[in-house]
Amino acid sequence: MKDMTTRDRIIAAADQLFYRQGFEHTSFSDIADAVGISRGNFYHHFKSKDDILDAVIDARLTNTRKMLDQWESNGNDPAARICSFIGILIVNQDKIKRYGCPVGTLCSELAKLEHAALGDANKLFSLFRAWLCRQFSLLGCTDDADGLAMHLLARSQGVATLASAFHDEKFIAQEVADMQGWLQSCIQNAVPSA
Amino acid sequence: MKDMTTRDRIIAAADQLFYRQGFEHTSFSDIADAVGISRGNFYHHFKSKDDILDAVIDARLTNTRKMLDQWESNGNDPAARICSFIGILIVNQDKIKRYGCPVGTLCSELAKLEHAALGDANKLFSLFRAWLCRQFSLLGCTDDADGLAMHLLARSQGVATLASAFHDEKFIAQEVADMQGWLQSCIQNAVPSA
DNA sequence: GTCTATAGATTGATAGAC
DNA sequence: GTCTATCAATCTATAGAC
Repeated sequence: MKDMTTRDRIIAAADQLFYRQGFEHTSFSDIADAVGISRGNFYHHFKSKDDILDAVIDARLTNTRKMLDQWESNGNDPAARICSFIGILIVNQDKIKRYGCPVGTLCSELAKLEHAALGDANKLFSLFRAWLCRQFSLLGCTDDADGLAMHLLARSQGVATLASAFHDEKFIAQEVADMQGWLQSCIQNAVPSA
Repeated sequence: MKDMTTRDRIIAAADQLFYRQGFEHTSFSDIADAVGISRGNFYHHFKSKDDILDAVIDARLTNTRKMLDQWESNGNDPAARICSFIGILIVNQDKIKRYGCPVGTLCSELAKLEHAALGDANKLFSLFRAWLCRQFSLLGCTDDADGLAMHLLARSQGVATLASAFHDEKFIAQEVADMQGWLQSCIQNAVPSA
């Protein structure tokens, strides 16, 4: 954090604040206070608030790609990779219970604002969708890999939303277990790869 | 609309605007313009913006109870009632594709604002949860009726979120069919009531 | 009950000194 | 590259005439 450029520190702070407080509810003062710079200094790095949002979305896209690549290189079992995706709900459950899913809540907010960056934000969903689709294909679920990807994406979104509303740890654990069971049934229904 | 009191017209207009634009993004001017009154007149009916939100949430709670009661009196088959719930995703799909679920998006926004009305907004979820739980119990799924209710609630939330992101009508139809199939499997696993 | 006028605070954004 | 000072717009909310 200390050896980052001011620009990167602004992006990192805005990323967190947009997630926790929402985009519109976060003011330049909030970000400036978090970074420790003056409001005026801001416009040397970004020419508008929308510019910061674009940079935050770009950073999230990059980080998400990095995470997915890492899951992919961690092993050759597509089922285990999909389990890594499902596992985010457990790993990040404290934040999810407080602020929901960073992707889903951002896209929902930008849709209501009719914000120009909505299309870019939705790419975060597309990233997960395409990645999951590929994993299901590798698993042998070739006829409806995209449908399975969308199904799993939807379920994780729903769990995140209700986890935020009810703060129920057992509910998360139960749904995660159910999704893993569903994944096993997918494998059994899949066309054998050889 | 014309024979409503000004107070009720404010609530109705705020309800729609909060759904479409979000609570914070909706200003008094927006509501005043929609109703056709001046901003100043506002404070004769509500003493603050938070007061309007409270009234909107109360109205939504009342309307939701009315809807659930109607579903309950429309027939004695709990499975058909649950199908009515699932069917909202089809009936309201145009609005859902644009603005997401009115319950989920409001709760997500209020959570990020750390708004005092979040607890009341979450009661909307609790209303559906308790109603679904009762239907699953009547269906004979007595051991985990609440778990099934939460599961279905989560799935419908996830579908709404992704429907808003991808605007995919076929996806909604597919997930709805899948939920109906899941409901049938619940019935078969249920303990016979006699 | 509805209006106009306005206060007081905050917002996003700009200009210019250092 | 960072700062202070400031602008113009918008917001919630209030006061008071009609």
